[in-house]
Amino acid sequence: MMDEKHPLVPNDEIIYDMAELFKIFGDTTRIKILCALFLKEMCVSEITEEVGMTQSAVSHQLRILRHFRLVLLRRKGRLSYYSIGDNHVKKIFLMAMEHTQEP
Amino acid sequence: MMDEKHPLVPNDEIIYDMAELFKIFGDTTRIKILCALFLKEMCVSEITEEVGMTQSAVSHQLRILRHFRLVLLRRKGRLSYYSIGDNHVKKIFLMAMEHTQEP
DNA sequence: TGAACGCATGAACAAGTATTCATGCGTTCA
DNA sequence: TGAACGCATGAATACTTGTTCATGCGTTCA
Repeated sequence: MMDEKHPLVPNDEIIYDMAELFKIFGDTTRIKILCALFLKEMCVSEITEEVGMTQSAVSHQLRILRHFRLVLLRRKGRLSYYSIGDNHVKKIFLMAMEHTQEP
Repeated sequence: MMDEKHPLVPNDEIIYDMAELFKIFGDTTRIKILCALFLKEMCVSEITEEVGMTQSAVSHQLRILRHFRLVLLRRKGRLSYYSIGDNHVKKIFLMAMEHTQEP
């Protein structure tokens, strides 16, 4: 009476959430931003300089990262400081690097 | 003399490879396929049944997973058996599930 | 050998998305 | 107070990508 479902595959909501998270990580600009923030909190112009994209592109991506709580925002005067908002990200990135660096 | 580069962010090739890997994980069909294969090797029709997609869609995605060596193919008669081809995937998925299951 | 089966794949279409451009809003400072 | 600055954001565009549909190829078996 349990084999009407598909026990091998997690339920749709979990699958969907996982896919959403990985989609966010599937963009070079967002990866660069997160990597930059791993070391320290930075304002937008610093991030822009670090990742080598336009300020507009960076702001758009920061908005997405913010929405999924992967970065945190702190305002100080006319500056916006961003920092890493999640502890799992670094671990997941390190594991992905392990994979991609293999022969 | 080292500050002409951007030491916070890994080089472009690493970033690109990471993004490619995450893009692959950023699709519900591919996640379902990989989750199904975590338990055991399966042929295409079994996978198709398990993930609830058309055979064509599954085959297309298996081609991508194969190309990135995330699954392995073994032919036996007119059946194609697929299995997990990478040890990191399961760990990465578990970590992603940890993240998405948080409040 | 020929038909049924299992699977792969190219083309076409639809949907999602990252960047650029232009602009607006709030803050600072002369 | 008004101009410069830092940042956010909407619209438009170009591009990527997942599914469907149709079909082809190799294997099995009657």
